[in-house]
Amino acid sequence: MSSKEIPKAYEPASVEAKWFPLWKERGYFKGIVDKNKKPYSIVIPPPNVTGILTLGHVLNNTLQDILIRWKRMQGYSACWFPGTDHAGIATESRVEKMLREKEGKTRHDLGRDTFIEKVWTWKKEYGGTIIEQLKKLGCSCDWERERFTLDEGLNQAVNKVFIDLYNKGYIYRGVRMINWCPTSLTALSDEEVIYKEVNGTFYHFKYPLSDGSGFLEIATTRPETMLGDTAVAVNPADERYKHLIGKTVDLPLIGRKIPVIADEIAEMEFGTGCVKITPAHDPNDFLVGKRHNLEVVNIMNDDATMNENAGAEFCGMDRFECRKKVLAMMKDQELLVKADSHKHNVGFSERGDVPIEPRVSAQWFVNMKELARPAIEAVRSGKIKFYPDRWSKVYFNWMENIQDWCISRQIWWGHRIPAWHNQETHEIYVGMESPASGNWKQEEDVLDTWFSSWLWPFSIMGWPEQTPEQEYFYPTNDLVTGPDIIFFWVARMIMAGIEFKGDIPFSNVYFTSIIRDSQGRKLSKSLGNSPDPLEVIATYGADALRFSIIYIAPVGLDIRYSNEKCEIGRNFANKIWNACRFRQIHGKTTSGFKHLENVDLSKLTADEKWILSRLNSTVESVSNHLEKFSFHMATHELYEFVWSEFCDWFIESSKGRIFADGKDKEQVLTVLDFVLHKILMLLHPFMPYITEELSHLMGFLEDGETIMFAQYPASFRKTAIGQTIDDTSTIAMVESKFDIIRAGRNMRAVYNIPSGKKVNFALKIEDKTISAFIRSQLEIIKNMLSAEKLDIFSGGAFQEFDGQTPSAVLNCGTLFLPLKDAVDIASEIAKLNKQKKELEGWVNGSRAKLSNQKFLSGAPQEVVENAKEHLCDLEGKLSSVNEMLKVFQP
RNA sequence: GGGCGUAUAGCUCAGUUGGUUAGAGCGCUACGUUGACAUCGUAGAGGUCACAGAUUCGAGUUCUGUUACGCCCA
Repeated sequence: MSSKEIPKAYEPASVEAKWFPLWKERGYFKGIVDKNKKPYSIVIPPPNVTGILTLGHVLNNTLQDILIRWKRMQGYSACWFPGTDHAGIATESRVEKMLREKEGKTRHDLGRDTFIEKVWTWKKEYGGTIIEQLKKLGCSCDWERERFTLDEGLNQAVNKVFIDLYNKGYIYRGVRMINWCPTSLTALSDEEVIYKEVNGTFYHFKYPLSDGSGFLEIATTRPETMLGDTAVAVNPADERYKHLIGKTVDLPLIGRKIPVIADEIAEMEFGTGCVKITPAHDPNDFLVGKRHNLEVVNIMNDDATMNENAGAEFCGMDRFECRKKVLAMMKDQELLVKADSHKHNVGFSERGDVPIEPRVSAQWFVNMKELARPAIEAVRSGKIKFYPDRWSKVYFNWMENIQDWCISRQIWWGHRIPAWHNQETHEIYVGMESPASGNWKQEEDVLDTWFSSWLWPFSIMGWPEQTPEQEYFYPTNDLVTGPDIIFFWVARMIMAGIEFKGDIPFSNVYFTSIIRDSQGRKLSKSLGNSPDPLEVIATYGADALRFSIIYIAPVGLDIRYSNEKCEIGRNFANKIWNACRFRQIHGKTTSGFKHLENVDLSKLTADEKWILSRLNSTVESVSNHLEKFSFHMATHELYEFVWSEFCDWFIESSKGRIFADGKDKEQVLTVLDFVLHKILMLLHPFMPYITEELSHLMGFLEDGETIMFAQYPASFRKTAIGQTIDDTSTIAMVESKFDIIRAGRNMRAVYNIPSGKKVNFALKIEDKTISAFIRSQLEIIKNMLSAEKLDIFSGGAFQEFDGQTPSAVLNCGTLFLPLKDAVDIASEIAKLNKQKKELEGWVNGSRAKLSNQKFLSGAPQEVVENAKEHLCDLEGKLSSVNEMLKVFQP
């Protein structure tokens, strides 16, 4: 085994640049159909092809990579399926914008085919960005399987699904109220509408009754829509207006006579109790219009300018300009009663970020009710589990009230709907090809991007063709995604999987946290608070970013991120680096370190037993956390174990034996190698680069080997080592030793003793076993305390130190630091008195508890025993404190 | 309006089915470059667990209510 010299600080850039291409070239990422192994698979939530890497992607994909690398090391045939999403509206508007700016043209100037070609060209040039960025992060996807939601195979899947659902009667074309984006000029689904609270105005208008008997007062937040009013509604139970039902009012500015109708939609307590009804421009009014057979007057064009139905003086105006003019005119005619400020929610277009215009139009819909039924059951029965579980409530709530899905979009970049309109008979035919005879023209609309994404878990494996991948890898195991797309994507994938594959698409869904800045604001381009992950990687390293972001991700809560937090990961990487460096300085890799076979286990020292026991606990606990998707907890366990237990305590306490040559040294180095090797493997899924690099530098792996396929550490409780370290009393005594060292260091600090200066300590221990053990550890303790001498005694012999001396009372005994003339008697007494008072408080509390019959009978035996032991400890400590007080105050 | 969530140290968060003296990281203070690491070490200060009730031998933890903040849906 060869090991090379290790530089003083970890330099991530060159290490990352070296390993990723090697891993890829050697085919380590490949997901192989291997019947001798168990399959494990994940599909990536396809990022938008227009996108660049954000911290959200970093978190999401790091988690997936952890799972994939972990399972791969556990011996599964693991496959992570990557790809991108064609993001219909976003991509189309991106390319249109470029066209407008560079050539001053619109897509209509180019025509459909030429425009689509342009988009493909654009996609080829820029579409690979995010994929390359994911590689920088170290993602071990099977990159040869990369797919795109608009490629040929996906198109077949989409067409098949559309045609099947149409034939089943689930897909239909209907004229309904939909959400229209006046900027993108397309329909949107309900999910693509974002409600925002805005400060609007509630305008009260007077509508004159046709018979001249007075006015009705209505209130509205959208005055311009009055031009399309076709009724005024009052509540049928409202005594104030009962007599007006059936009469008409003259619609101001237009002059149309419109009826006063009775409908529950009018709330008696809200506003004046009268509601204007505009069936063409409000979803609720549309329903009222249907109930009462009202005329539907559409007063707007596609782009939300007014049309001729709005009247000649408004025709061509923008909707908001029109609003101003309507108000002015109503005011002139003394029909504006008042204008109250009013907070209300307005739906905005997700892409265009302009208010949605509700609009009646002919679109394609999917009736989701039947599809939802088994998908609800899959989660309710526990076949699919959500982490955190509370998201299942959100899921049920949406699924149980599911609405029809508007899937048609009036854009060009997307899967064109496989439907054909007969130009003469206006019949509709749905199929791959138009019927042979007749004048048929293909539907112009394309499908919602999510209509291809919902098939992702199996279309990515070649469906509708039968493929070995599907046999082997479907259903996938876990899905990692953000809760913001639980409806858009997760719910729909579950429905699609069950409907088209006859099986759920995945068993577990882990919902990630949302990343915010350090002030808790959402990351956004406009705020400029959105760090570029590639810059972060350049500064801190990919491993540091990966580790840090998971380390700071609270369970089920938003993450507060700032670049400085990556110092956690960077420093941790450097710590591991230097632990290895330290180990390497002291000699070649030991032989047989992998299974400790060169160590006579009966000769293991107490410290070695202790660190092996801590290691085993860490191994078990990391596994448990990963099984439950508690990534955050897993990183904390590892951090604590490596930094504090391994480096601060084990390495430090081993230094004496390492500096001294001989058999002892060989043994401790073997244990060090064993633990380090396990640490690197445990950390590999989290920090892939540094762990691979160090495994080779340390000689734990041969040149042709990789840590990617090393066996992930499993509990060794049941092995020979496990039995050797199953020695709780020794391990407890090691902890006592560390307590003594901590207390001694504290006294040194309190008395301002320079760290280099050797001093004498004395230790009083009554328990013979502990006393013997501490005697055996003298050298280590002296080393770690920088002590010249440590006397150990029992009984009342402490008078030997001229009586008065600083002390620390511990569970196992009392530590003294005899200082001639340096003791401030008053402060020492004060300290002891403070301690005495505290101890007395606890002792009293503890005694009260133990003399409470209800506690003794009510609490479990174990708790009572613990309480008794605890009281015993407290009393022991209290009497030590009292004894010492007597010395100071005879 | 309906639903979900959160409130613990200056900041960001842990805290298992109720059971010793409520923890960590960062920040802060003091000391320290002893032969892995200043991207470091040692030690220390810092908390009425949002508020009010209830259950219990025992509540940060369970229940009810209140307040504040956040998110989702309508």
